[in-house]
Amino acid sequence: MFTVKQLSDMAGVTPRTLRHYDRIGILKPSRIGDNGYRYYGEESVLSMQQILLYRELGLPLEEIGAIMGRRDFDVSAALESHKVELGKRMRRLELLTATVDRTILHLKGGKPMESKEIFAGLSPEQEEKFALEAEQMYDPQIVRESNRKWKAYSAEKKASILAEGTQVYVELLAAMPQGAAAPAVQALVQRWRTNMDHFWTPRLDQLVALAENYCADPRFKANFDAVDPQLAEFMVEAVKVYCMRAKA
Amino acid sequence: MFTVKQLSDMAGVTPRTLRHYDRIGILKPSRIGDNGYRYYGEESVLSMQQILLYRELGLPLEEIGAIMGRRDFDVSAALESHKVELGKRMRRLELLTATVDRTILHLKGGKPMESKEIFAGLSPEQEEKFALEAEQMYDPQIVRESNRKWKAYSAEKKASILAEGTQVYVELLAAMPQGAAAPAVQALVQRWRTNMDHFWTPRLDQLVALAENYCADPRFKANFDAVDPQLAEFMVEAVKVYCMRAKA
DNA sequence: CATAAAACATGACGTAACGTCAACGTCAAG
DNA sequence: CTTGACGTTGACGTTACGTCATGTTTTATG
Repeated sequence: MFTVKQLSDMAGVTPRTLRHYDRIGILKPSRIGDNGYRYYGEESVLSMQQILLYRELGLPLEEIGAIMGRRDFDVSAALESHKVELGKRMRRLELLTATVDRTILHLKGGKPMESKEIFAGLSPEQEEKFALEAEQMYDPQIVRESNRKWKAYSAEKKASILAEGTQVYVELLAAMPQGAAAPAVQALVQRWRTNMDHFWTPRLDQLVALAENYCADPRFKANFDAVDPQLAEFMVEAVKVYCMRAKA
Repeated sequence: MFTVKQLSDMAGVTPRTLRHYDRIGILKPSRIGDNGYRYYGEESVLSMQQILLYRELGLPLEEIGAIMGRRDFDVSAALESHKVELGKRMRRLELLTATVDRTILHLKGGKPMESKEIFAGLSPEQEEKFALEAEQMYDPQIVRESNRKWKAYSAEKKASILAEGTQVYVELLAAMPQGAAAPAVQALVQRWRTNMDHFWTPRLDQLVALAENYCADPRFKANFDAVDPQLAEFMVEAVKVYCMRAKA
């Protein structure tokens, strides 16, 4: 059992913050002593970590309470989704750093910048555009489901799925000169989609969002970049074409 | 000259925000029309960028005003310091991601975590200890060299190298129950090292550091995690054993 | 060219997530 | 047995805007 001071020191917040979280009901003490003192158990420590992670990602406390209050709330699944969100954050900061670099060059008499470019990484941008789709995609439930599915495969099966993945990327690279609409490229997209089925089957409209996320998330983008730096962008183009045709 | 709407759209803020910044004096319009309208020039765009960068880094508007109000304020110098601060931010997020990973393992019945560890990256601590090692590892010269080497390979060669990589990881997973010192595992480390030669040939003492970095860098760790969440840690163990034996 | 929609203006009040007293009870240590 | 650190509950203050309300000016359209 921890006292207010102990937990607040651990988490790097003030006692006032804990009182606030108690008041609004997102972190109730495990026990309240006869003297009125708040006492927190080990499970409160994990809850506090969750709260601070959500807060770090910009969620208002009220929503945090709503999410964590649901009885089907799964800590492990939430942590997985945090990883994804943290990845997004990091690549936003990478974009921002690039913008700062460009501005420095611009001021040193370098090439001109468009007014819009100056705020790349600062303004919410088009990330809000598919924020909803992304949210659905990184829904803890879906993440958990795909993890479950993936873990059920044997080592050999995992190897063949991953190998098929890199195989597709490399063949895609070879087919790049033909353009995104070429039959060979579209066939590769089809192979990619089939391979994706091994851990999640997205709806057609989610497929583009999935590709865009793959190319934005630094963890996945590294795999594309390993093959070729322009591959990620090309991939998104090809998937867009694929979806447009499939819809018709 | 930009109107309120134009500048606010550019910067990704609301007109209200610009009015607020005018009121508190941190961003005055370049000119005010006879109709009372605010008009902003190009220099306002750069000032706005500065304000948003400082805001992103958590400075209160009042301090931002104080800093930018000083007549010896240098935009280029400020941008340089922003880059440093953004770097710190990103390292903090990496630490946070590592904390999330550790918590996931902890919950999956893995090894225990100290209460303090749970908040690593969340509480405003300042541990930049291992930042140095990482910087050495990512020596620009080495990175550039390995990039050059890698790009020289044909598409087929790239594919076979990547396939061999995932193959080793999956076989490593299968061999995990035998322990890090088992002959089968050590043979796999040998295969891994041979495959690594394709883009960089580290000295024996650098090999451990390379493995550790692979397991820390979120971009590479994702590949390990895809196979199994505990694989990364096992890999480091195995490489350590390999190096110790090779030295003797 | 009228008129409607969009954009501009100035108050003025609302809010989220605490910070910061004030006034008072509790507890471990010297 | 006092002292000082820690605990409690109000209650008001702060930051950085959001959100009307109300009225004017500019721009687009039938």
